[in-house]
Amino acid sequence: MTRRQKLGQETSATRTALLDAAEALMQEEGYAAVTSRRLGAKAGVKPQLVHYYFETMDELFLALLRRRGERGLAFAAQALETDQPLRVLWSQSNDPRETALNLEFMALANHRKVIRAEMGRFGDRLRQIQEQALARHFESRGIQAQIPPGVVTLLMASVGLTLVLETTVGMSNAHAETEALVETYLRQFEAGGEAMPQMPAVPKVG
Amino acid sequence: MTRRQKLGQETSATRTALLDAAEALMQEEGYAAVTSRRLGAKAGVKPQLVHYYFETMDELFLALLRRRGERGLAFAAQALETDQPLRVLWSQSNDPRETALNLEFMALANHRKVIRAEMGRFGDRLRQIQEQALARHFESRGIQAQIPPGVVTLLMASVGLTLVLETTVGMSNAHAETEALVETYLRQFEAGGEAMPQMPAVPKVG
DNA sequence: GTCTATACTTCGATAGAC
DNA sequence: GTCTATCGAAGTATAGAC
Repeated sequence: MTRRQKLGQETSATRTALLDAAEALMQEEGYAAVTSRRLGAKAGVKPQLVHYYFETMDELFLALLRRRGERGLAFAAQALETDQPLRVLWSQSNDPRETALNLEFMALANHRKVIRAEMGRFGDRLRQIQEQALARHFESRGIQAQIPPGVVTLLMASVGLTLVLETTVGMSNAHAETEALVETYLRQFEAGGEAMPQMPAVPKVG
Repeated sequence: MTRRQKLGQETSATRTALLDAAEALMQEEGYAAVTSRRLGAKAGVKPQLVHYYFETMDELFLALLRRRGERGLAFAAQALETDQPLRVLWSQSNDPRETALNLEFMALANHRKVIRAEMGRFGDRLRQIQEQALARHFESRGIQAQIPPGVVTLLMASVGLTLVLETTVGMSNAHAETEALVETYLRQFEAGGEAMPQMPAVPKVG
């Protein structure tokens, strides 16, 4: 190993600029567009600098994932300090930009072990934050939830993700009715009573 | 335009081999790994042949998407000719390999207009097939569904997708309870009565 | 109609200058 | 500690041989 031991400092402005450029490129054109050359051009520095601050491209993706992850967790924790945690959960699962970036990282995770592991760790931490916020809410109001907080958060995230993904490709079938269904849940929940005790009234079929 | 008008025939064995190789590569290493050189190596032909059969790499992705799409629609239509369409829906939304490939195409769709449009068309057709199968089932049994078939199919797909994605990155929190919840729904549904009339009993919290 | 020789662009990475 | 000159490999695409 004749490799240099110490790379650029985390406080370096250049390093930050490269991570910013990577995030933008990834969102606009996908992870495959994140190359040292395009990154350098976008950040206004020489492409070789990428390899000074990050040993490999995978290291860069990992650093970006960690930065995004920590920020996201902090933001979620702060936003969930509310008396309507379910609504916060729902609105956070409906962000197209975040979803697009998460999708890129999921695709990366499918094929790179280190990214997969890091994604799992952040996912677990986020889910835990969400679940605990919901559990606190239940407890403080004496709600006897019929569906465990963890399942509620998973369902919210699921439906939000699917609606965003489908909308992206121009699909809209059953979206309005699904959103109405969720909205009814949220209202019931906010009314303070039981957490989703039963299916709400919804347009019937047949 | 001095470009040749006619490319390789659809019946060409080489063309099929290239599409097969592309599908395998995409699943194993992601869309970014689908390059003319690697494709040629995998299919056992010269890389330049890729550009004989497909004008650009985007054309190749599009051709693969269409092949997969048509096959998928035919398979879904056939599988949904059952007296348990909901269970078929559920099991189809739980295929990790299909999910991984769909994720790759979704990531591609996020950044390429033609792929996005084609994804939307296939998605709409699939959803329609699923919804109609469910609607037929409701009607033939005189079920008054409280949730419209389109919403049911969307929910099934959502939860299935999320469980697969999370499992991929090693997350498992609330999975067992969510699966139990879905299973209870399916049982109720298969029992022939009402379609998901209310939330089933589930482990309580607090 | 099918395939190959070849052009030229962009890639990640490193050795070495400042 | 920070950055640049440069390399060999890999990328898409086309002109032209069979």
